[in-house]
Amino acid sequence: MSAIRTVRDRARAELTREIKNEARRQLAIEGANALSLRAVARELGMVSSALYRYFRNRDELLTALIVDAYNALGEIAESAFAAVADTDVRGRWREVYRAVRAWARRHPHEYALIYGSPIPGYRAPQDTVTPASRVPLVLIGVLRDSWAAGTLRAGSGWPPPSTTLSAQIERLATSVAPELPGQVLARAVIVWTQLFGMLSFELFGQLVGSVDPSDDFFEHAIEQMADFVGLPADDAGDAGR
Amino acid sequence: MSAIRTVRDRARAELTREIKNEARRQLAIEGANALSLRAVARELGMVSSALYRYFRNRDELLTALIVDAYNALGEIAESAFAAVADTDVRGRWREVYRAVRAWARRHPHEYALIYGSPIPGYRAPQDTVTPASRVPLVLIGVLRDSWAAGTLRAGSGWPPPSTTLSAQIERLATSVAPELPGQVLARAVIVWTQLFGMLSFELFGQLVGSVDPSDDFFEHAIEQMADFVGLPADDAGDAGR
DNA sequence: CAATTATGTGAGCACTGCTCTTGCCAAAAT
DNA sequence: ATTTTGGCAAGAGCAGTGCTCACATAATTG
Repeated sequence: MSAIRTVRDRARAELTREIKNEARRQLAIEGANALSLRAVARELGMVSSALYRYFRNRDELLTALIVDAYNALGEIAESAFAAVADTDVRGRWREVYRAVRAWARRHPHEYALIYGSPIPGYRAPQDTVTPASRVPLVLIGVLRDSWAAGTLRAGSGWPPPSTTLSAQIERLATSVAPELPGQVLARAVIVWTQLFGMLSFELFGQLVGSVDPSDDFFEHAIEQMADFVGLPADDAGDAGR
Repeated sequence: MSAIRTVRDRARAELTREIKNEARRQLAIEGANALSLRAVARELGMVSSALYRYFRNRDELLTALIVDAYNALGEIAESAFAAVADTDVRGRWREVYRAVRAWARRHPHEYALIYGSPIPGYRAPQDTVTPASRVPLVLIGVLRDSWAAGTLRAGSGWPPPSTTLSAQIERLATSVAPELPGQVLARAVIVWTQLFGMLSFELFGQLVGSVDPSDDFFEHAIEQMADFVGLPADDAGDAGR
């Protein structure tokens, strides 16, 4: 799109990137709480006040990091999805789950930044909501594939959502997966919250008394949730190999 | 147990309580990040350094608040459990869920303190693990009731956990619910993570694009998870009325 | 070239967690 | 009853923070 025009713009873009990189480095070491604008500036060899030409305040820097983290995780999920044949629905489901967990474990502080407690009084300018939706969209993508292939065991016995929940789900469906039945989408939301609840528990140390290390529990949950949402077993299609 | 002996001990206990109360007040307003020892001291009419006689540092104060929060939430869950007749298994399940959510919504910053990102490098001295287990123990209590009554539809068709997960579940079972089958306990852990994942998403603003407000979604999830873990429907027993 | 605008500088404010010395006064020991 | 001990509050002080502002300097635009 807009090619970088002047020298200044070029320098500005580069410095902005370097600031974020250094901030990310500090974030990865000590966590968001210990991220200090002064330390970032120091490391970059500039005076702290200069940094305010690039980010109006600390929260704005953090918001930028949040958006980047959402996008990094979203990309991870999307490529995991793409790396499995679209005939192997359950395999895709599995690999997306595993990729998300792997990223979270590799970047615990960035994970905490986006799925932990919100930093200020209230978060989420519109900037964050689109990147944040990438992972759930991938999960729904798996469901759509399965639905299109006719392998999704959509629940005829499943209890229907209440009327207001149905309306919410309906609104969600039109923008995301119009063909999927409401019950399926409602279960998808449940599964989505389960995934990140499980990850947060693992990373935040809540599982220490019970299922820690949680590798096997995670694998178990993958299959249970795949069943729960109606995905076919491995043999359906040609998944096994 | 040990009655408070000297006048000093008495004063110390009281001041410790007052410090925690004031800290909790500030926590509730602005969140853990904004909790300042100096502000607490100021509000209590003492000099900031005096506060270090009672808590070695900020983290120790926060840990005390964490323990208190776990206990407050645990108590809430336990009394919700006790308030429903033990014949109405699903009713208990429901009310425990609702009570936990109500507390979380009423004390969002305390919730974030215990279920959000951990504050320092690593959290959780042993002090926190026992209070933290009170809510999951209540949920397991419901399952045990149902099992004892013979109404729990324990999954014969449910996939068995892997061997190492089985071992972990086994160890968990012996200390908590020896009679429950491993599959049930494994699902209980899934459900537990789902509950708090759902609450975190609601409180941290992750549901805004989809099912917000989430009252109906929460109610839906209650029933879905009750089914998932094998609880009987309302009519089993004499629940309806 | 001149005027404007974007960027870097350094001092400074108000705040934080935390430490240390000083003096006080209640509690235990003599 | 008097001395010693030890818990406690006070206040100064250190190093660090986010952020603002007046000022100088460089790049862009008219």
